[in-house]
Amino acid sequence: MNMKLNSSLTTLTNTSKNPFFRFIHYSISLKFISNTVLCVPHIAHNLFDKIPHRPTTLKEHNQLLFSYSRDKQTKEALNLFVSLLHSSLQPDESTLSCVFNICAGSLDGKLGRQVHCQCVKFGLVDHVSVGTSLVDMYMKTENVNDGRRVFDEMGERNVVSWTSLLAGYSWNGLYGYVWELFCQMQYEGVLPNRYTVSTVIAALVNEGVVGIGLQVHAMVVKHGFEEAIPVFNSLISLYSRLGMLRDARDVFDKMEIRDWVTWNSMIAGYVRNGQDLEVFEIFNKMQLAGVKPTHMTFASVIKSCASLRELALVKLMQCKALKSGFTTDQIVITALMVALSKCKEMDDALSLFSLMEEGKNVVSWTAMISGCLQNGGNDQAVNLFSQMRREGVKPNHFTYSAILTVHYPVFVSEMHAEVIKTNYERSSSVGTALLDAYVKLGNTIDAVKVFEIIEAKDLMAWSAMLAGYAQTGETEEAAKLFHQLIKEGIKPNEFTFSSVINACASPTAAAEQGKQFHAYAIKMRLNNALCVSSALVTMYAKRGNIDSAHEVFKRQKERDLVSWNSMISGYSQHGQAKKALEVFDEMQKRNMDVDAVTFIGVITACTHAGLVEKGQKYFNSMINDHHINPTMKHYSCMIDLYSRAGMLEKAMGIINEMPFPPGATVWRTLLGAARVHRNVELGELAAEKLISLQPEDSAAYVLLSNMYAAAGNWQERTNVRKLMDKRKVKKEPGYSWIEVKNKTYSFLAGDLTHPLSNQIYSKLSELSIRLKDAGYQPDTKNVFHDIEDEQKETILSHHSERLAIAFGLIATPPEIPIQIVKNLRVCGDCHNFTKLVSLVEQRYIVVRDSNRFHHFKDGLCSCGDYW
DNA sequence: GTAGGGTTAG
Repeated sequence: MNMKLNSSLTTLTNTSKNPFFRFIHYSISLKFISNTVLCVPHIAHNLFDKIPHRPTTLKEHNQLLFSYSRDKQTKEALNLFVSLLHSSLQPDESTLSCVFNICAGSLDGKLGRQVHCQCVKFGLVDHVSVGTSLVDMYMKTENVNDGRRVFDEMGERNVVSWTSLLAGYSWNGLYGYVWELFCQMQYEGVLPNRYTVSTVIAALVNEGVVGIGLQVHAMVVKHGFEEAIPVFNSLISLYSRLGMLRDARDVFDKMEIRDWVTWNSMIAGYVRNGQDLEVFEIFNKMQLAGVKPTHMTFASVIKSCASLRELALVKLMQCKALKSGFTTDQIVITALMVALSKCKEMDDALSLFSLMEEGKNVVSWTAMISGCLQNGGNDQAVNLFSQMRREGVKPNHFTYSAILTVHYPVFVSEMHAEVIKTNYERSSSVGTALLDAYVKLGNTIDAVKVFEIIEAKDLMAWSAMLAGYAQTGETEEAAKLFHQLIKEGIKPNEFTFSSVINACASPTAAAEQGKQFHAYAIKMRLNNALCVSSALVTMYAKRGNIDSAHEVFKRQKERDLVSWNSMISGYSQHGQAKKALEVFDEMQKRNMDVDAVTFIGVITACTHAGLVEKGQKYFNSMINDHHINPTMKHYSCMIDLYSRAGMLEKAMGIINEMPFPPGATVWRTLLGAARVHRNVELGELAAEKLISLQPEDSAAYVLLSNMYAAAGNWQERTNVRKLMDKRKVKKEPGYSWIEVKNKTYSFLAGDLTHPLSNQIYSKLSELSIRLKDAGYQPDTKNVFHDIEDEQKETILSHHSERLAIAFGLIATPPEIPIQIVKNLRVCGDCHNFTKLVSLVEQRYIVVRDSNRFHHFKDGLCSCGDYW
């Protein structure tokens, strides 16, 4: 025994009349007893003297042990046991199983193992009840392998032993073993009892297994556990968890006797599945049946009122809960706070929170913080978060995952550090929130690092990472990740598919990729889920395949606002204004709600088609008929609408009338239009504003310099270029991509790196002769260098999109449309060139530039030369 | 009773 302890014990013995009594009861922890008392007989004896009615026979010992165990007086029970070990009495199987039960209850594995070692000499561990208690003890203290070994070595096993083993695996989250062992048990001829069945069902509930749940139900019927209310209660939970509410209700209806757990389970089932009307039905029936609602009943029902966003109902339930005496109940008050926050009644929620009498715990703090976050009060949430910690309440994984939806860069880094310190980094929910924060901050590298650290990645974590890749357009990475999650046995849901399909909408993605995920979604019967079909419409539209987008839209069995918006935006991007507006009309005919996004689609459709008056009409109608406040994006659309039509004064007028200062997009739009319409004065103004807002954005300098060049003002152009050099701003080079046989090829202007370069350039020379015969005149206005026209022509003829088109003509058969993606806007001369190529080569060519789609066919473009 | 991921816009 350790010297230090020995001397402190000696000191205590000398200074106090009842040293061990005080020592044991006031200072030492359970662990301490386990390490010392068992080994020190005289300590135990002295302690034993303090027990009020000293038992003498084994039976009396056992009875006292049992009552200590029942009242969870662990220390007292262990002391009694130690004294028994040092008396002349021999413990029997009841003593030992009771002691192991006590160790299991204390959750102290070290202690349990020590007691086990002490008891081996009594030779009773083979006894079925002792063995069973031992299994339970090892399982509860996370020593799964030891528990299993004891079980395997037991000579005789009964239903209780088997149930302990099953419950042990379930306790340790190893649900997969539970069903297997349950089958093995029956194979060995042991019939389950109601506890076994409850345990198995609880495990299935946790694992979410559908098929097996039905088998268990069949068995319940077969073995007739009719009188076992807990079995039925857990069946109700099982079916609710699996979304099989009708089956849950069947069980509920067939029960002759129901306890309050039954009613609460049924209510919780309806709440979980969003069937709020049924919640109230059961709640009323519960009261009619004379069963008093508990605090959990109120909490569930209030949650239901919250999801209905019915403030009146929330208040009604609040009154009812108060009348039933739950005026200060923490759980009920927390549920009320959440409900009020959901109904946007933040003042009421906050005042309930500040008045919480029973003290605020981590749940109520987190509920209030989330309430602020959902109502846009990020700063308020951050303040509450620090206040919570000042008051000594430690955040849990709920709190961290909630607060991490605040995406202030410095705050996110601070939280990341804190999450590492508190060991929540590996938690799936916290990790997911953190990785999403990095994604939203545009930092994919850290997002990936966080993702890799998450220990047990659940579906949400995978989906968040997929969404991250979708945002950065990393289609290949997204596809790889998707296949990896399948390989790990995770079953994707509709959200997983919407993320990965969204990643396939990136302009550089292989066209086949999106189709493959579409096929996969059909196979998994998830293609009709709203978010999947909307993602498909957008993906096909962005990939240039507007017909497939419409096909998906047409086949949708149900549509929501997003579905309609996706189709309108799709048509609008393709310049098919008429169709976009038809979809909008159809939407209104069906009395669908419209929103701010709908009008962005509608107005841009008008912009691309030059329908200025119509655009203005829709803008007015949005404000006056639909009471939607225009955002910056709407104003940008309107400025685009007017300035593309050359009505720059009108555009300027809108800028002056805007209720908030115009942002960079507004000035960029105006600058582009000023360049096209050669309005140097307005261009200078717009460029100046744009450069002051975004000094690092190359587009502003390039547009301004091109504008000076177009006006022949080479001096000013040189000045702008010099300014760019000084500020180290680089012009984004123009790239074009083309996909041939599932491989993407990219071209720079004047590119010579392609293996077929020679053939590409000779194709271009051949085309240039044929096009000139067809009346093509190079438009050298589009070359912004102070050089001779002949040189300008050469520069034009080697723009990246032309190289890509030439390669497309060489490398693909004539019936295949050529699809090109360009990162900048296509220039006027290349637009003419492409029109004529589509005529002389009889090819369908689709070009997606940074702004919209151009469909070239028979010498014409879908944009009507208006872009 | 509290939490994280997803679909529409430019």
